Order: sequence, then structure tokens, then C-alpha cells
Amino acid sequence: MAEELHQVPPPLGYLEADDDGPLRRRDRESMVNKLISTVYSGPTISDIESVLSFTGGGAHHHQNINQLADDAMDNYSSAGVVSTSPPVVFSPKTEVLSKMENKYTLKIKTCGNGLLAEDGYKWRKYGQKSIKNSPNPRSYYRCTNPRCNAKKQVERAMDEADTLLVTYEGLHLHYTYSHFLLQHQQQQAAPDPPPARPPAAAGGGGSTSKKPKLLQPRGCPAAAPIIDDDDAAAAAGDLDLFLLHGGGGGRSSRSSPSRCWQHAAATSPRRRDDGLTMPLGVFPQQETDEDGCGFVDHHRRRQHTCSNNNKGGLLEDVVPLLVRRPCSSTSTPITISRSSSPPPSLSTTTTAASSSVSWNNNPTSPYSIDMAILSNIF
DNA sequence: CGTATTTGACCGGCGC
DNA sequence: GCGCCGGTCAAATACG
Repeated sequence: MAEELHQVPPPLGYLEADDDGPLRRRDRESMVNKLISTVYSGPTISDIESVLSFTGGGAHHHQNINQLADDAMDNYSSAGVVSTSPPVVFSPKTEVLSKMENKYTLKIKTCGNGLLAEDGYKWRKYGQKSIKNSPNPRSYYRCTNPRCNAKKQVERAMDEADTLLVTYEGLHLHYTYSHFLLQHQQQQAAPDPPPARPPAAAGGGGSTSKKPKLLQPRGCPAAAPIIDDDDAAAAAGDLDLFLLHGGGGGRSSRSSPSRCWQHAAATSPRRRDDGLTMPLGVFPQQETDEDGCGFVDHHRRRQHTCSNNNKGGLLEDVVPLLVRRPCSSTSTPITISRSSSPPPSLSTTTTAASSSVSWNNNPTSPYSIDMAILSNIF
């Protein structure tokens, strides 16, 4: 798996696929870094990359990521952000996670009302099941974007009544894709477009080896890109700031807070991908029907009305809002008990790896994070 | 009337 | 092969 990781170009490398020399690359890199630094003070994509450009996994990486988490905490603290406690705890499920991909569990304290804090995404419940040896049923949610395969499961912790176990699976690629689309379009306009990478190889990550379950209907790639004209437009609006967000500070990539999944076909021609390859194991969208996904059932309609509060960007694709901005929820207070706010905002696109990493080893760290998902996110 | 939720049925993976 | 169990489907129902 580590090999796979190395086969896949890192995000910046991908963005700079028009490889026009190390000098120019450095310039752009520094420009990106400069932009990022104006709005974000946590670990950067490079940090994450360096941490995750590993070959082995294990304690070493735990340590590094813990360090990132702590660094981010320090940054937020020094920036005057004050809160009181780790509102969200990434919980290890090592025995399960080894079999999973793009899956991670958060332990979220509620204030006893049992409600779950908004995580910035719109979810539709599609099932509930009582689980053996657990008094509490488990609820199953799916992202309301019909072409997003992100899911989550919510269940109450057995031992702690005020704790919810929220398991996220899959990535919200609504924004990721649009950015890459834009990049791709720009590259096409450029005189020397880079050679296309085969989708499978580009994937390397995501759920490559895993037999795709029918999270999406037949004929639709399991990790089909989520593209909306709005997304593309939004991406066009903040080309350089897609990488990271300043957690409320800085410029948001979306001007409208209550952005909706407007029916793109009604407003402008739907764009399609022309073979763009994605580093996340995302495949070019097939234009099998007007959606390009053969997905024309009743769920489709929801995309027109589903309001989405995301501000756009890869961070949102990867990290739930309550992790990024745990205090932002208005509907459900999250128990907070320590001084320092958001957990490390990690944002990057990247590839799969199989090792699991943990942010859970440092007892002094305000955030106890175990994320096997990082193996696929980063 | 359109959308969201509920809930029993169904399906597939896994262990025995 | 069989049964258990978790996950998903989809019709029925609730809601605004």
C-alpha cells in the first residue's frame, strides 16, 4: 500500500502537472503557501504530506500527527481562539478499521438532548437498525447530494448516554471535483497539457481493491465525481483558496451561506469531465443520462432543493463541520471543556494508504484522534 | 404536494 | 449449507 501511495502524485504535484520546470513550480508553491498562510495557521498540506509520505505506519506516524494536532492547537490558542474542551473525539476502531476504507468514527458529546450537532452536510436518513448487544439503534444516513456516496452512521454509545458515535464513510467530493475540473480546463487551455493519468492508477487510493458496493446505481462508478455547475462556478471564484480554510476567518469560497444544489441543467449546460483523472480514485463521470450516473430516481429531485451550508473547498470534503468548527452548530451544543478551539484543520487531497494513523496517543493533547481514514484521505 | 422519516423486508458477508 | 447479523431498499407514513 505504501507503494501505491508513492505511485500517486501528491496534490501539489497534481496541481502542477503542467510541469514547466522546478523554478516555476517553486514559485507557485510559495504563492500557494503564502495564500494559505493568510487564512490558516494550522498544519499545511505539506505538513500532512510529509507526515503521510510514510512507508510503514505505526507509532511514528501517530507521533507526527499528534504533533500536528498539537501544533494546530497551539496556533489556534495563540490566535486567541478560546473554547474549553475537546468537543469531538476520534475514536479508534482498529479491529474494524483495518477492513474499512474511508471510514472513521467520531465520539461526540451531546448535552443530553441526544441531538447531533450539524456537521455542515445535509444528510438523509435511509435506515435504522437495532444492533446486537446494543440497546441503542443505529441510524444510517446518506449525503443528500445524489451523486455523493458519503454516508454516516449514528448510534448512542453504550457506556455514555450523552455520547454519540458517528461513523463517517466516504468523502464529500462535491467541491473537490469541481476544483479539479477547473484545473483540468485550465490545463486544457494551456499549450502543453500534461499526459493524462489512467483513472485506476490515479486512484491508487479510495477504494481500489474493495469491490464497489452499489452505493450508487449500476454503471455509476463507486467514487464518481460529484460535480455541479455551482461547484465549478464556486471553484472558479476562489481558485487559489481551495486548499484550506481559515475556520471562519478569511475569505470563504462561497459567498452565499445558504447555497443550494440548484438544478444545474435548468440554469446552464451541465459540464462533463473529459477524462480528467483524479488523485482520489475518482473516475471521470460517464454521461449515461442527463446526470451522467444513471441515477434518475426520486432522490434526484432532492438535489434541487437540498440546501447545503458548506463553504466549499477540500476541507469540507474531508472533515465534518463539527470537527472543523465544533462550536459553529446552533442546533446542538457540544460539550466543550478546554481552552482551545477547533481541532487541526486538515485539508488535502490525496491518495490511499492502508495503514491507520492515530492522533490519540498524546494524553496532553486536547484532541484525541484516531483516524484510519487518513489512510485514504491523505 | 413535495420532501423527509420510519420500518419491515431483503440481501450479502461471514462464521460455524 | 445454514443461520446470524449488519447494511440497504423501498413502500408507507408523517410533516411542512
